[in-house]
Formats: sequence, C-alpha cells, structure tokens
Amino acid sequence: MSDQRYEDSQLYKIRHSAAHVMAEAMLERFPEAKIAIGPPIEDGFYYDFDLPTAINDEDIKWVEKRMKKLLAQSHRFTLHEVTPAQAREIFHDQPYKLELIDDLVNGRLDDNGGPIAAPAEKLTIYTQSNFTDLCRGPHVESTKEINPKAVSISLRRPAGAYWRGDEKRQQLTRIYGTAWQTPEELRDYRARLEEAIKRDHRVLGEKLDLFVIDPMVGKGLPLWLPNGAVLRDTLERWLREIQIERGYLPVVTPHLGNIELYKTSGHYPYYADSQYSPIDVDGDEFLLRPMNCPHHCRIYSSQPRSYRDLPLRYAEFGTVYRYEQSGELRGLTRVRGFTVDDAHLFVRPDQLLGEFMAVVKLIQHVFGSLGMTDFRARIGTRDADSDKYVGDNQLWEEATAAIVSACETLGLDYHIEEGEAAFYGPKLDFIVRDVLKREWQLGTVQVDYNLPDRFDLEYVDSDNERKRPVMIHRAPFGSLERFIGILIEHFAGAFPAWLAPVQAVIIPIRESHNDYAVEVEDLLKTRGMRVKADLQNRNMRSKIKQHRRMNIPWLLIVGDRDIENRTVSVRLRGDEDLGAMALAEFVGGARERIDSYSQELGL
RNA sequence: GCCACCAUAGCUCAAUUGGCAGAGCACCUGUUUUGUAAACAGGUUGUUCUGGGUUCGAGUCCCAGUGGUGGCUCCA
Repeated sequence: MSDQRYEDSQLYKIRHSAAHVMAEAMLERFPEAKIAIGPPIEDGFYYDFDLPTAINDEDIKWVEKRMKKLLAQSHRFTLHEVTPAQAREIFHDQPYKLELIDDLVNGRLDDNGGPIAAPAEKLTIYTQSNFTDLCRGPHVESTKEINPKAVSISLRRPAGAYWRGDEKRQQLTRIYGTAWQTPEELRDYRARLEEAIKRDHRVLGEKLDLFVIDPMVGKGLPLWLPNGAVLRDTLERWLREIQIERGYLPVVTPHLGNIELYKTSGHYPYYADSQYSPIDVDGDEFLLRPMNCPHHCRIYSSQPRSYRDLPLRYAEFGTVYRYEQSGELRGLTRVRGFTVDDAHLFVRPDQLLGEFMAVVKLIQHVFGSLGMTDFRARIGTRDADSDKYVGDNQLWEEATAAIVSACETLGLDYHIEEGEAAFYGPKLDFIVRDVLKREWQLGTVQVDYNLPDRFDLEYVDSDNERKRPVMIHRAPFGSLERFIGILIEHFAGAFPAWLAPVQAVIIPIRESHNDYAVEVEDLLKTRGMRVKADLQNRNMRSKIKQHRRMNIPWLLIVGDRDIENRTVSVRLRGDEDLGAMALAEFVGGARERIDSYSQELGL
C-alpha cells in the first residue's frame, strides 16, 4: 500500500471511468433516461439516473454484459474544454447536467450562500465511445486499462437516492458498481462482503439468542434475551468498575422529565425533530428524555459546591428515547430507545485539560481491551458561519484548543471537521471501522460551557467567589445497543470468555456420567463461571455440534476416565482438543483467562 | 419519511405458474448410552403478514395497510 491519495490513484481512474461506461450502457438500455452524477466511492462507483420505468434484474444483467463488452473494445477517453454555452448545447436534453453547469458557472454556494468555488469560465467534458459526460476527470486513457473481469454491477442492488442528497428533491435510481485492477481483487472483495453477511449482528443475534425485535412491542425497540442480557450486564459491570477506579460516582435518574428541564437546558428547540410528543401529566408536560445531561445538572445544583468538591464525575447507564425515521432503523445499531454509558464531569477551568485527557485515556483503554484498534478520532468544531450553536466565541476557542492540545499530547490520530460540534460545544468522537469497512461513531467526549450557564451551576472558589464549572460529557460506548451490535460483528459472535453468555458446557458421554457433570457444573458455578451441564437425551457428538454452533468457549467432555481421575477433557471453540486436564487446573486456567479479559482460550 | 424489492411452520426454504399447503432442522414421546462436527422410530406445529377485490376456485393476480431488507436523508 502506498500513501498516495485515493483521488490520485489508478484505481480511482478505473472506477470513475467504469461509471461512465456504465452510464453509456444504461443509455443504450434506457434511451430516455436522464443522467445525474457518477463518482467513484470506496470499493467502487455509482451513477444516478432518472429512469422512465423501474429497473429490474434483467436490465442490470443486460447493462453489465453490455458494459463488459464496451470495456473490452478499447475506447479512448478524450478530454475537451468547452465554454458554458457549448456545454449547454451538448447537454441540452439533460436537465441535471444543465443544473450542474449553471452551478459551475455561477460558482458554487453553500447552504448559507457563501462561495465554495470560483465561477468557471471553461468546463471540461470527457468522451468515450458514444458517451460524453460533464466531468472534471481524471480518467484512464482507454478502456483497455480496465479489466472487464474485475468489474461488477450486480453485486449490490439498485437503490433510491435524492438528487444532490436533498430529500425534498427528485429521487433518482442509483446503480452501484465495483471495479478493481484484477479479478483476484474482485474475488477478495466478494469474499469480504460474504464474510460481513456472516457476521451480521442481526443474524448472529438470532442464532445466539441475544435479542429480538418484536413488531408488537415496536420497531427500533429491541428486547434483550437472557444471553444478550448477560453480555450487556457483563459489559456494564466491567465499565462501571473501571469508572469507579477512576473516581466516578454513580447516579440514577428517571426516564421522563418535565419539559421545563429541556427548555432550561436549551435542548428542547434543538432536538425537536428527534423528540417524542410531550406527555400530559396533570396539566404539566413531560418528555421521554432524549438525553441525560439535564438530570445530572440538577443533581449538581442540589447542594452548594466548593472548589474542593470538584471534579465531580456523575455516571449513569441512562436510557434515552429519540425519534428516528422508520427507514433508518437497523438491528441494534440504530434504534429508538437506547442506553448511553453516560457521565458528566463538572470541573474547574484549571482541571479541564487534565480531566479531558483522563477521559480520552479511559476510552482508549476500553477500546484497546476489546481489541478494537481500527479507530480514528475526529474533532468536531463549529462552523463559524452557522447560527445553530450557542455560547461565547472565546469559550469555544478555549475548549477547542483544550481538545486539540489533549489529542497532541496523547499522540492520537485525529483530524478536525468543521460543523460537527454539538450545539453547546466542540467534541471529540471516536470512529471505529467494522468488518464491512463501515464507520461507526462510538465514544464521544464533549466540552460544554453552555449547560452550566443555563442551569446557573456554581461552586465557591478559594477566594470565596462564586464561579462557573465546566462540563465534560462523555460516553465510551456511545450506546450499549450500538456498541454490542458492533461487538457481535467484531468478534463474529465468538466472544472472549469473559463476555461469553455461556462460558463452558459440560457434556457427559453417557447418562451414567450425568452426576459427575452436575458436580463439575456446581464447582465451576461456585467459582463464578457461567456454565451448564448438558443432560439432554442425545448423544455426545450431537451435543458437541450444537454447542459449537453457539460459539461456547470451552466444551468439557466427561466420561469414565474423567470420573476416575477427577479430570475434564477440554475442547476449545475452534476445535482444538486439549485432552484430559485436572479439574482444578481447568478452573484455575479458565479463571485466569476470564479475569485478565483475555481473548485467548488456551489453558 | 422517500425509492425499490420482499413476506408460506420457531428457523431455512418448496408448492409443476390460478386447482387438496409440504421438506429439513427445531420441538414432543419412546427406544438407544455412544471419548470429540447430526443415533433410530413415531408425533405436534399454519387465519400462507392483515384487510379488501378479481375468479367456479387465490399461497399464486390486483388494491390498501403492516412488517422486513437494500439504499437516500438523518444519527449515539
């Protein structure tokens, strides 16, 4: 792998050019289609079309076949510079292109009317075969550079997409394709997709009896089955312990709050789109809470605070409810009720940097312990021209500087994104990549000068002056639901022993070994392990098959020899047979693996 | 929310294209007692997602709704 930017790579040119060839084939199939845009993307490319009729599988097959034929025919990509007038003539029957031409000529503007690009006097077009597109390039010299056997458009289904990403505008049909330099790379990509499907947390969630989503309960409202609840509870207890070691204090607050709470916090207007309708309670309005911070602020103000009390770190696994459009819901990763591993730190300004760094270290520790190493950090700052943020300019500057300084000191791989801040302050997000190469925002840390102000939070400083604390919001998991969804895919359902809902199953070889199996079960339970003896009326081999499917870390086979020698015969998940092992030796080894949060099972 | 596709037993899927709703797994009952990836026999399981319509006849065709999937928009 080189450090070359994707935009400069041969692969980028191949994909960009393949998109044009696909558009040419599509126009042969649908001569009345209107073409929109067709850029390269990660792993491939797409092109958006406004089609006269719905597209079906047969059309896709036809287009793919035609596309490969065009690719094999060695067409040159030629670049021309044209004036806007010439461009309008060339694309006179392509309304989307005409709109793009207008924008280029006028210089593009952002949502607030600020210029993004200078007005263009010359436009570039690319032509290959019988197809011409308004395009900045770059492209391959000739379709010869593209191996037709490394291109596919049938791997992914066509889908709707809005013109210019605006849900109020025309919806187009997006055809996705993938293109690689060699057929082998295409095969690897296919294999990756298949692996991702196998790891899908919705499929594994059902197979491993972790959770269900029941339409009668409601979409986006998962029900945790015993196995899933054990997993979730184990994670919670683990994080709770880490937090207690670091001076966090537990608090518990209700899932509803008087609407005045959210009007005071300022969340109410900002979260209007994601809140549920208020609930009338004896004439007062209550909200299902969309976040936990206001409750924690009120705990802070329940007593007078001294500078000696700070920092105060309030932690709660707080369940919140947010409205999500039905089409957005997906397994555990996008739900309507979820639990944030939330904490709010109330700190003096002189403690901000140190506390912030401690939080970042905690998050690094959490991810590192789970072997989630493919993550990056994103500093979200405010967009200077937008009015959706509250608070004093200087405070924003200070907070942003503190975050950047913390990232520098900790040597974090970070980048800054404007406009990604919370409305009340800048934030640092941890973005993890999963097996499908999708990015998920998980842990988040936010600096907030605004809520302390709105709730009039104070402490008495050493000079006997009343001063304002700074707040840090943070959640390493982000939400337990999403985090577990990603963990399931991360481990492909084969959790490390400390997280596994069932850590060991004892399998007697014959019915006469049942008593010993139960004895082993009881012993392991007294040592705090999650185990069960399988006394079903079926043979040993079928039991092994069944528990293999459930990804049980340790299978303990017991028969005459084991009873005689007080041993268990250990079979690891992954099918390694460790043979007979003294009972005490197994317990000691297993406990060591569990207590050290190890991802290894060998003893 | 929008576009497209999909919906048959707990799960995975059949049903000769409009003509008696089935198989494997799971589950239940027996028999069997096996040293590391499926013992044998029998049995239970359905408002074919819901509601309308077309037809002598609908799992199959049409309409509406609900739910799911892939995207878009949005997001912890």
